[in-house]
Amino acid sequence: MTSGDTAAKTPSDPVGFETHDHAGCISSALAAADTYCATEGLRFTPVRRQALEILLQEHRAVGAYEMLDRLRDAGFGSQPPVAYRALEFLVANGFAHKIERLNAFIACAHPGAVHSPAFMICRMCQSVAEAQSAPSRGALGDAARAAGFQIERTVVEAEGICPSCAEKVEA
Amino acid sequence: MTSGDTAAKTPSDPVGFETHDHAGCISSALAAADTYCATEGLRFTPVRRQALEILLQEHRAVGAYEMLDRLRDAGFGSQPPVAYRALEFLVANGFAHKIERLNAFIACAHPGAVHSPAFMICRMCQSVAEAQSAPSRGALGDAARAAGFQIERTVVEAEGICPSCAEKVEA
DNA sequence: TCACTCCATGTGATTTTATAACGTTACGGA
DNA sequence: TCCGTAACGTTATAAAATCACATGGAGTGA
Repeated sequence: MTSGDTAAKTPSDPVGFETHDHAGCISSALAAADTYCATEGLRFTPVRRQALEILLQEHRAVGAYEMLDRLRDAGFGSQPPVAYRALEFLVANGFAHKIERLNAFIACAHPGAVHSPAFMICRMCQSVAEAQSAPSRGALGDAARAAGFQIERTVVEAEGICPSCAEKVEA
Repeated sequence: MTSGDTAAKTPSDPVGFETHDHAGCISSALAAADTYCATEGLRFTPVRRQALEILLQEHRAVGAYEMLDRLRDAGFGSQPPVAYRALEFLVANGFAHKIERLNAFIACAHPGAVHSPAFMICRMCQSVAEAQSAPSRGALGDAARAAGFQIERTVVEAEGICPSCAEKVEA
């Protein structure tokens, strides 16, 4: 039902720090999530689907309470657990990530693939790009092995200036 | 005044994931902070000093409100900004770090040295060890260069099981 | 078909974390 | 010594997250 809005958006928005066919990525990501949930026996309920669609549309980090507003507008419940539960499902199943530094959530850029995400957060425009990290390699992996620490999950977030904001600063 | 308490503690506590002379590290870290602040013209006021001493004594991640309790007990103000301001000072000047994943703060293990910290957080006992990261190297650095993103600061936190908890699990 | 169970949802209430705003104090330079 | 600024203390409020409990609907097995 909200896919009408999506089609109305410009086809190319800033994403990561580049541009792409946004409407297309939304619908394909939703379809992939449908398929994956069906395969895994997960219940991709209306709230969960709507929450993912919102994250995909925004294509930026969205706070839980902003998500709650959007869900309420879409006719769902209006109390915090509604948003937190939907987001928890999306994160647990790899459709979204939490950006700890921002206390906010973003759609996964590589759903399906098992990965350790890393993020680049622009402190001027708040845009967020997702990259891959390799926790077991590098200094952290060395330290963990040396200490006998078993890594299960990593949070890797870089804060700085994105290319387009860097241009503005120089201008 | 609280240094008496410090001396009363056992000299070897778990730290990082090892043991060391804890009372000694507290006093030397405080002395180093004194010196550094004097050199840099920073005001190492009583609340700030007390806050750092608390972090050093605990040698674990301490939440802002727990810090506030401790500061109040020590005779300082009792409202949240008291703790947040002291912690902000410590973080801004490299005496402490914020663990984003825990919304908590920990004394820096390598004060003075310019560094990009990385943390290993045990999800069973909550202990935290500090290591070094090298943001410009590795997958994240590559991605940043490729995207034209200028990294200013990084959050690197690994969650998992520390060696001593791993033993308990197997037992 | 019916009853049962499990999981998801909706809601009210509360807890935890963090910041805004403002007056007062006190340190340090001119 | 005076002045400007930074630090402090307090009240109040905002933002983020969780708890607890009742309701409801999708499957399962009898």
